[in-house]
Amino acid sequence: MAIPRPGKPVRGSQSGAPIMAVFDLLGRRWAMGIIWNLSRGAASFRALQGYCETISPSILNSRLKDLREAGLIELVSDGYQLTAMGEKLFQLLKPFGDWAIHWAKSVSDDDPARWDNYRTRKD
Amino acid sequence: MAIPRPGKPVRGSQSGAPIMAVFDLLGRRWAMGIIWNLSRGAASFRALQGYCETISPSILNSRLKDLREAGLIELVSDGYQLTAMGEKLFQLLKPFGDWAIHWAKSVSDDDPARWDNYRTRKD
DNA sequence: TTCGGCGCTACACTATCAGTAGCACCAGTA
DNA sequence: TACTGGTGCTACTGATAGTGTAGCGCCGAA
Repeated sequence: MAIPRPGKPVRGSQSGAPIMAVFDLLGRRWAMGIIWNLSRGAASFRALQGYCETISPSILNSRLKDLREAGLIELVSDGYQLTAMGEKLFQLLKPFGDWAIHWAKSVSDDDPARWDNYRTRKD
Repeated sequence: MAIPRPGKPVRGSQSGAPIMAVFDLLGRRWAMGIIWNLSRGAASFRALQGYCETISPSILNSRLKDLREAGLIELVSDGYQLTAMGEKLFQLLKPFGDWAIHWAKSVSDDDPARWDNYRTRKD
């Protein structure tokens, strides 16, 4: 348990605090975006690729594996969907939607060019 | 605005949706952990290094820069602290603490070894 | 039996992060 | 005046994670 497994890259919470483990899991690229998109209901691999626009299939696959192993999503007949635990997580994620809008406005009011840091292509 | 700046790696939300921009920002390693730790009050650079245990100073510095540019933290006399916007974000992050405990329990009840994915050293 | 869409993999390239050393700066102190 | 120890931060190397693209094997429809 305390020993890094050979052949597996060491990437995990090291403090042992669950919250840090969660931040590590959700801090992987696209992880929160996938959960967000699955909240509309089950989605196929290709559909998720469409929602996440620029995600590469290899990373999508690896992220889906992470989230499945974490018990947040599951494979069903019509693709992937949130588990009960994943659904609860989404409920926590939901308020970020409104906050994001206020935040985006505050950033672009303050210095429109800085918004480039977060959207660098399209629009 | 739509053009990737030369010399700067392209990493940003590409859909233009604020929520995806937020997920991109918070999806960078240690970003949420830093905000979480700053919720106890202002902290110095070295203190944050201590809280985040294994973070390297170069990444800490770069993450602090990201968060400062995003208006979530600010530099004050006794180190870094959350801005009003950052404090609001923390309020959204807070419930994750309880959820994380339930989640950690469900993962380790189900298959204790799998918990290794999230904590690979120490404990 | 071809065709197209699907989930997914392989691989080369690039970006991000870890780990470590150490610099410039400042306060205390002797 | 130097000296010492602590601080914020930078510079580098090498490792890991993510991108972009091509394409495999499978399956259902025509």
